[in-house]
Amino acid sequence: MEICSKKCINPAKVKKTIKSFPKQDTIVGIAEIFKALSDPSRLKIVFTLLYREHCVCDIAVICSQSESAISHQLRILRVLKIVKNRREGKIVYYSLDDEHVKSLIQMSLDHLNH
Amino acid sequence: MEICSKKCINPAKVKKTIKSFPKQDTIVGIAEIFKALSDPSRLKIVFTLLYREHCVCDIAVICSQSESAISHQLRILRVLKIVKNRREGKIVYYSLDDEHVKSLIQMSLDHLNH
DNA sequence: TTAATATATGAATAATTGTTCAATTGAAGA
DNA sequence: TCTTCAATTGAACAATTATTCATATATTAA
Repeated sequence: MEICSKKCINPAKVKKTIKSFPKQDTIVGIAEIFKALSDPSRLKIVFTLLYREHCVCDIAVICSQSESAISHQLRILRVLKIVKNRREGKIVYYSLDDEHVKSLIQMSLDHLNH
Repeated sequence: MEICSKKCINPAKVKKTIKSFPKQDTIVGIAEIFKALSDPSRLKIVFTLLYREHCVCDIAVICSQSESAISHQLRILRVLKIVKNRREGKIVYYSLDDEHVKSLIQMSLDHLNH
């Protein structure tokens, strides 16, 4: 990241900010996490798993969506390590992958109550 | 939210989870905050404002985007109270609206480093 | 092996969203 | 008042994304 040729009103401040900038990969990575949580139906799944694990079938019931739709969404959450799963016979149980997600939700609730 | 007519494998657990469920408005509200932070170009703006305020023009330079694009994105962030602005003559300075956003970013960084 | 059940996946459609371009607003100086 | 500059806005296009439907796995029981 370097200062481009466009006009710039306060070069000193701009330089300072650019210096503290994270890598593009980091920004994209964080954006992906937020994107995963940005869809109401996916966020509903996360809320569903906030306190206990559930099987796909029950998640579908709780979220009033088809099992197929839920399964698609769970895959996205799984790839981003937001949820994990374990198989018990025919049934697959999903749960949150770590405590960070809970904290993120809590933080955003705080923000929402301005 | 009530248990629908579909099959349900563990009714007791499902009932418990549904009981602790937030209002739909809350879920949608939180999803909106995450959505605002889910776009790399918008997240870049937030990183730009993480430690100090900047004018629109300089944000455009730092983020290598047109002022128009930045302005559109800033409006979204402003509506969600993620950033605020103040005018000084012709120049408008933007900054983060509160500390929650910083915490959210920090949390997501933690999550990213699995 | 066959049937039944719980999930997962692929392809297609419908809806949402970011960026661009052109035009407009608001403030300061000549 | 006219011009200039910083920022905003609206409309349109291009790209992304969620859901649906049909089909495919994987596991268990008969």
